[in-house]
Amino acid sequence: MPPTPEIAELKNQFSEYLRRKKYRNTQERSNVLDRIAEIDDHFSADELYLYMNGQGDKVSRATIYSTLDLLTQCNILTKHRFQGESAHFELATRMPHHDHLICTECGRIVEFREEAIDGIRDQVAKGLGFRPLSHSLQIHAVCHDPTTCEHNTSD
Amino acid sequence: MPPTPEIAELKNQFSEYLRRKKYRNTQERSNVLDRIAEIDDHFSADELYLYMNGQGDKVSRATIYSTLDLLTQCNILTKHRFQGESAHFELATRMPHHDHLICTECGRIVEFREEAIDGIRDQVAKGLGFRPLSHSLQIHAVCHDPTTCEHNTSD
DNA sequence: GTTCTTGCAAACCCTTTGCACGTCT
DNA sequence: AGACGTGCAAAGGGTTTGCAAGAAC
Repeated sequence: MPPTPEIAELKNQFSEYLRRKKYRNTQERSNVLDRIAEIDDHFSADELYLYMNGQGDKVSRATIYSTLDLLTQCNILTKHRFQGESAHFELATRMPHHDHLICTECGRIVEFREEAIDGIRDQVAKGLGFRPLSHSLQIHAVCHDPTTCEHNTSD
Repeated sequence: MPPTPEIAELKNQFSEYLRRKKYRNTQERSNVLDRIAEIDDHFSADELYLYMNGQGDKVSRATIYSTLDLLTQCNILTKHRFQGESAHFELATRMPHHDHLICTECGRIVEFREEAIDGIRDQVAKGLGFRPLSHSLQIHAVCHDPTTCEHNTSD
């Protein structure tokens, strides 16, 4: 994977957002975004906390949560909330947007990409007078094939 | 609105599910479904708890949570998780399935119905070897019109 | 210098759990 | 009778908050 050439752009976008909202451009906020750019995956607040403090960055959980919140608000991060799990984040630019199908019997999660959804999202948002940013779709379903679904014991 | 003629059908569906899974058909589980059928709206576990105990039903939070879980598993209820809020439920048959658009600036939530999504859901699920049950789509967007978005102070 | 942010720990909320008692089969 | 479900209160996990110290403006 490329060493994220867009990191500079993301940092601009973030600074710009902070300025616009009259929030301060602190070292901690900058560091958090830097470290996130190094992670090529979903992550939780606590995972980021442990990662940063393992790298020598000293950041508190309070700051992590607060900064993740800002980054989500300005659409640099996307926030996912699966089932009962803690919130997970990823760079909005990280990969083509994907959605999730969850088996209600065994909890298995399958990622998929379906471009048609983007069109519907944009059309719906505009129709309601909004500017679309992103979406999060979860499909709930059960396996057809009992052998691939660990909990399909009955039937 | 009709006095939910489907309640009998839902109760059958629930009993059937309990039998299939070898769970017991208890008075409490039956009561919970009865009271839910009276609510024509989204509700949280605690709202249901307060409602039932206000009506004279004596049900513990533990039972509420456990029964909501069962009802969601057998697809009588749909479970929503908006932003940082507590889980909300509604009868899956309550109304044509609707999804939600959330303004990332002010948090406003708009419900909408878009039939095309159902087709995509079914097609995706089948393509992956699953039997589709339901879906949950959230669109994140910002208001075009500053006057309708309480937090659109800048720009 | 003032205001906002940080860090820490405690508080918080929603949800789950352990255990004794009650209920379904 | 036996196994499972219920109720209570306490524990749990993730997230937020109050306050004092520190950094940005």
